[in-house]
Amino acid sequence: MTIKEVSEKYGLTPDTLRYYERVGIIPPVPRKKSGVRDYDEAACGWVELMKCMRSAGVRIEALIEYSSLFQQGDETAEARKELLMEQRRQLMERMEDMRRSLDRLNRKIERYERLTGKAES
Amino acid sequence: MTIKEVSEKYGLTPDTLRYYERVGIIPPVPRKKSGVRDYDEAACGWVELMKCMRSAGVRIEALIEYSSLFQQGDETAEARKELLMEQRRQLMERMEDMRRSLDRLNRKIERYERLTGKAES
DNA sequence: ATACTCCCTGGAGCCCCCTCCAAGTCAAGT
DNA sequence: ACTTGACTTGGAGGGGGCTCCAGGGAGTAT
Repeated sequence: MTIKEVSEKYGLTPDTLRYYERVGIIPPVPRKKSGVRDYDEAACGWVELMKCMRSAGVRIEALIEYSSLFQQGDETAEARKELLMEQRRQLMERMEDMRRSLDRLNRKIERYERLTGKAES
Repeated sequence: MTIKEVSEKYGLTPDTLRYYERVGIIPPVPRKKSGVRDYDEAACGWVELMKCMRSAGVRIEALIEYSSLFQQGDETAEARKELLMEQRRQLMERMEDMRRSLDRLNRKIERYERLTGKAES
């Protein structure tokens, strides 16, 4: 697959895909003779994973480390697991913040609804 | 209350508090004769609200608009409600992304746990 | 009175994460 | 052979959200 096709498939721009590869959150993508990127399934898998993690707010830095550990082979499995657990912890923390905020928004909106109701009655 | 006390109470730096006021997500804070900020309860309420919203990822721009509508008086109530509802929508969307990401993290971590288990047995 | 500490403002700087661009290469179409 | 167009690289630029000065004012302690 070309970079364009992958970009359409996952909703990331070609620039972003090149950026992700450059910083190393996506391992080097296979190339054609000409040097043009030719994404295979593994590469697409990385793209999808990183899109997912980024959309949840996981830092590039953490993803670089994960990817780099992965490329160092099996003996880094434990370290990767630690990293993932730490990210999970942070993710849950952020979700808790959001839950609080959502509660608050809901209460505020409700108040506005009561006001509007009164104004109409 | 001084800016320092407020900053300690809510865990935001004085710089951030001044920044929030400057961009207008917090309405002008009362001042002493000398020009020094003297946060009253209303001002603290705004700080707390904005801290909550920002920690959930609500954009400064949206908060500026909310605060500005608020300062324009009662006739903007409907517009404020719309704005809050839009923010709630976005918040729920982000939470859904995070839920997906969390599922994925959990599955990945589980896999690592099975690996570790095998290695130990 | 002098030092200390906290505050003020305006503006520059910084970090993160892309996003855009210039200059060049390759493959296909006419 | 030449144009077209999608790809390449390295590097600069940009937006969001703070964060950090420099330069100056006020209130308190010695």
